[in-house]
Amino acid sequence: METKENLGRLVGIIYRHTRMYYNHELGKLGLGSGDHIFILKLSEKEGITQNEITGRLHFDKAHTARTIVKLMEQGYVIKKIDENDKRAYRLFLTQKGKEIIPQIKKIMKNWTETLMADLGERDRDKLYKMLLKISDVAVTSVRCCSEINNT
Amino acid sequence: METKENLGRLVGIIYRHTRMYYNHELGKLGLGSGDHIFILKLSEKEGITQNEITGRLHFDKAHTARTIVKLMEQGYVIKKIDENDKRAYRLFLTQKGKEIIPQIKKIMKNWTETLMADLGERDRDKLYKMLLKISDVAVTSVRCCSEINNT
DNA sequence: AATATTTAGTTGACTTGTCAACTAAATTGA
DNA sequence: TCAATTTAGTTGACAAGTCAACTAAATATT
Repeated sequence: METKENLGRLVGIIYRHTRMYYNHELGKLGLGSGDHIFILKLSEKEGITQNEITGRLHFDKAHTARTIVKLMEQGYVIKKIDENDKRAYRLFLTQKGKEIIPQIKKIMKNWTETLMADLGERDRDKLYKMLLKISDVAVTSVRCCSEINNT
Repeated sequence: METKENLGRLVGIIYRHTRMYYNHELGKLGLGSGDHIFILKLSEKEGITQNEITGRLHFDKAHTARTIVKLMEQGYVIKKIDENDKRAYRLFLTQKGKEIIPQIKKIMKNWTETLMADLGERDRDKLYKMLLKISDVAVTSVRCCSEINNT
């Protein structure tokens, strides 16, 4: 019945509570609820540009700019001008940045484990795949004009 | 591999793009991306209090307060003091509020259909049930002290 | 080479949402 | 019955995030 109307509502609830959790846990490291993703992405690909990280994480570039400033002020990240393209910055983790990765991973794992505690291995996998597909659709649907089908 | 670490990231992407979509579509009605849920809940249960709607939608009460003010200013909602408990307000949809429900439902359905276009009936159901379970865990985990298991 | 367009990043204004501190009414308990 | 506690709602301050307008460098066009 309601089944079809409510995906957004459930996603909203999960999102907001996830944010609360991360705020609480990452706050101990001086980080906000959205910052860990940047650090993690940076650890996967050192020297990535702001533009590229923006694209990969599907944020707005303004948000990336501000987050990076914050992470620099806190000593987690440094920026180097790309000598081949002087508009761009290459981003790197500092030592301090590298050191908190295990803690970040632990926090993330903890939360994911909590959320999926009731689900079997097979279901988790299924869920992940479905969400991946859906997030993909979400991104492309919004990007491509947001004229989605005015039935 | 990454599978286990990333639920929050995917939910974030879906959430944010859902918000963009709703902003775009509901904007035409003068509503913001989170307002429709309140109107919908009000239509399900006229005379609900702010407190109750806060609990059911899993928002912070401050957010509810401000959203209701906004919806009143726009003429979608009215408040009446509960004569039996003069701290509380009973909330009602105005005629104008009732009239936009079909449009709201259409927008919601449209988005959900878009997101789940690739999924079969069985998968949709499965997904919905899993998200319901997870949102439940999220709510209770955060509420209950946010001490979740410091392994 | 000079101009026009595109791209990377920044900044200001705004929305959504939470938290903490508050007011006033209601309920509990002595 | 009067004080203490709880409950419903409001308000201020802040974090996360988007959008639109901007700057400056790079690329494409003439």
